[in-house]
Amino acid sequence: MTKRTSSITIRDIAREADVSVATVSRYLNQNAFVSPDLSVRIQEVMDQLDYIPQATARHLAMRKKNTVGLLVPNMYNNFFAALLAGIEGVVSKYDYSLLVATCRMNQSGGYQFPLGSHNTDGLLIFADSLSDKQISQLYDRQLPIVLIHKSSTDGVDIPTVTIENKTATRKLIKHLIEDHGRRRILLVRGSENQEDAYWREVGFKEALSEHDIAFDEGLAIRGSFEREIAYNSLKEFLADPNHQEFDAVFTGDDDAAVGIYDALRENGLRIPEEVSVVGFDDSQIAPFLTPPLTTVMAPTEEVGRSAAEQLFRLLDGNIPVPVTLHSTEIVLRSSCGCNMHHSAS
Amino acid sequence: MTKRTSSITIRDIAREADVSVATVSRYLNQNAFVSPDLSVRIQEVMDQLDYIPQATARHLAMRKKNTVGLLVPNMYNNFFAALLAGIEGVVSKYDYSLLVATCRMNQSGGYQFPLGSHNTDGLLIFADSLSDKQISQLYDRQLPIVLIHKSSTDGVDIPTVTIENKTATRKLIKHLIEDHGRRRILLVRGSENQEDAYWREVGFKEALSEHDIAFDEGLAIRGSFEREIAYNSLKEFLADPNHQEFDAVFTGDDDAAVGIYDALRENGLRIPEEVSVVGFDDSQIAPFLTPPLTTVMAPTEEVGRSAAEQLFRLLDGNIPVPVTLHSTEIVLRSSCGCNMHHSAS
DNA sequence: CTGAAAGCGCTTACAG
DNA sequence: CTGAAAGCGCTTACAG
Repeated sequence: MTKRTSSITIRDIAREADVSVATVSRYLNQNAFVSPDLSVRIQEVMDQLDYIPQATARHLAMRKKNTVGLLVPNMYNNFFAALLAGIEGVVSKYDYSLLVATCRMNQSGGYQFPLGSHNTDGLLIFADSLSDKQISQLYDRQLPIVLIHKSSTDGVDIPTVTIENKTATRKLIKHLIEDHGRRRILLVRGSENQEDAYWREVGFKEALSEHDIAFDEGLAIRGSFEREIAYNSLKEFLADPNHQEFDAVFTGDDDAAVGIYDALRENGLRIPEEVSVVGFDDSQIAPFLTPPLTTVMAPTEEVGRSAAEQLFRLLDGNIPVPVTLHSTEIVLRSSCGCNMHHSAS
Repeated sequence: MTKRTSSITIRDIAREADVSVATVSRYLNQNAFVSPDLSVRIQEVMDQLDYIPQATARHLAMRKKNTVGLLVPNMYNNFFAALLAGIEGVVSKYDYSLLVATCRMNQSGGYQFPLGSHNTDGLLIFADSLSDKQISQLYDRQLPIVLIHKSSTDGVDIPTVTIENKTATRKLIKHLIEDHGRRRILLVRGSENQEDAYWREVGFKEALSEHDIAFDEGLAIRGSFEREIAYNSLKEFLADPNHQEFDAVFTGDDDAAVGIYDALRENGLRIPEEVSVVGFDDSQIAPFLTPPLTTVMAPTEEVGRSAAEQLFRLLDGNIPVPVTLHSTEIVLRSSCGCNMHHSAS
């Protein structure tokens, strides 16, 4: 690799402007008074030589990188863009840089994370990018961290920002039961270890028990919040001649809903006449599905924003909010059985 | 801000292991032979002290940041996730870090880009994040750059990776003319300065002229590749009692198509019976629109990947490919009038 | 208000 | 193969 030589340094400026490097530095950072005439001279030389201070040197001298990192399991996720938009906004507001990287769990287990105290001042960790053990390691090393869509484990107290999964799901299922008379609702499970999945399932069960409906393991399949997986699970389920009958399905998330729609349709089950379907996320495609999907809206960009804000509290030495729980709301479209003659919007 | 003190440094390791810092450095980087016994001692001490080398110091010493940047106009764009996924993959393959930032054009005009030679070794610039002038400035300072979905201006030769817009659009329009007998096709324009928009319009016009259809300015409206804008433009167009009749619309991109669908529907125009509609991008929602949208598929992740690869060629001192043009292909669904009885997939 | 000098935590010729 | 020392390009006490 060719070494990039930015050639012109603070020393060049100092020499040409006939001042000390300290003065140039002070002028640059505006953190001490520099007399007007020197200021003018320095600025002129800087313009003339097209000087750009090297961030790296500055960071080393200040023992501070002015950079935060975002770790995600992958970049394909539907709401990744919104999350990043929220984060980037506040990061740039604080004049920090943003490093992003992916990191799947079960890695070698070594210390080599792409992001850490070696290259950032703090980290935003999304869902299950890292194992609890890996998170504790970073935490033990005093790296400021905030968790997104995941809560802190016992012992460590890392601020968390996430969304309300349980109550929203409960409302969604109650809606199915109370307003559409559904009682045999198929649960499409998310991955284990995934906290959103966990709480959605809890909310699901609470709604059932509120209506004295026993939860039936025979009415639960795997979906993993993925379209293909949900599709295959349901096809398999339906292929079993002894499968339980059902009149609704909670797909876990909108992505899975697409697979569920396909499987249902292929088996001649009409939505919502024979089977109501509801999802979670209110992703971009939800309103365009046929029928438009009833789901739960989560303020993803806002989640990104507040996660970043918490991280800056930490960096500023302020006490962060331990748990930020963003509220969600159900959005009724037609897949549950509501307003059947509306068009997509 | 609290200054983070990672406390333990290479000097601590050297002292404890009773070797010189040079040796620790060599062991760390594996760039010179270090005798087995010293290696063992060093490794032990490192494990014991939980040592992590500071990237910043390393970068300063090596005059190389091992970091590349991605500049985008905003993060909301539909295909941003795929682009980023492609880029991140190769960046991490080369053991580099990835900085992302947004940058709207008309900024103060000063030199203060969030990303530049001060904090990266090279830059990926997407579409119109920066003005040509700003790009030349970076180029003049020798910063390795590759442009995505935008080509280099005269004088500077910066590698570009983009997609085939013109031919695909021409095929799409030809399809409308030849297979569906459309001849009065409304053009929904993208923003000026936007290169994709430019070439799509060229392709559009070529297809018309191949069939001896004169391009009619009265049959062109503004869309800007945005749903709202396209919607409003078309509403306005239709509200004009003297507007030209049309039997098809090329929406410029899929996002705009959503607005066009709405406006058409509100005016009682049936798709595709009365008006064929075609888009560009093959975004996630395209197959779910009603009717499913005929459009053009672009390999966005691949674009990200190859842009990053070109940047690394530059960083490695290799000669880059001046222009990488990824091919696109039209995907026929029902909004043009094809296979009307298929379901979305 | 300004400067000389030490220091941030690494790497890398230069000797041996 | 290993070490002493200079240097990367900044910042910041410490004096004056």
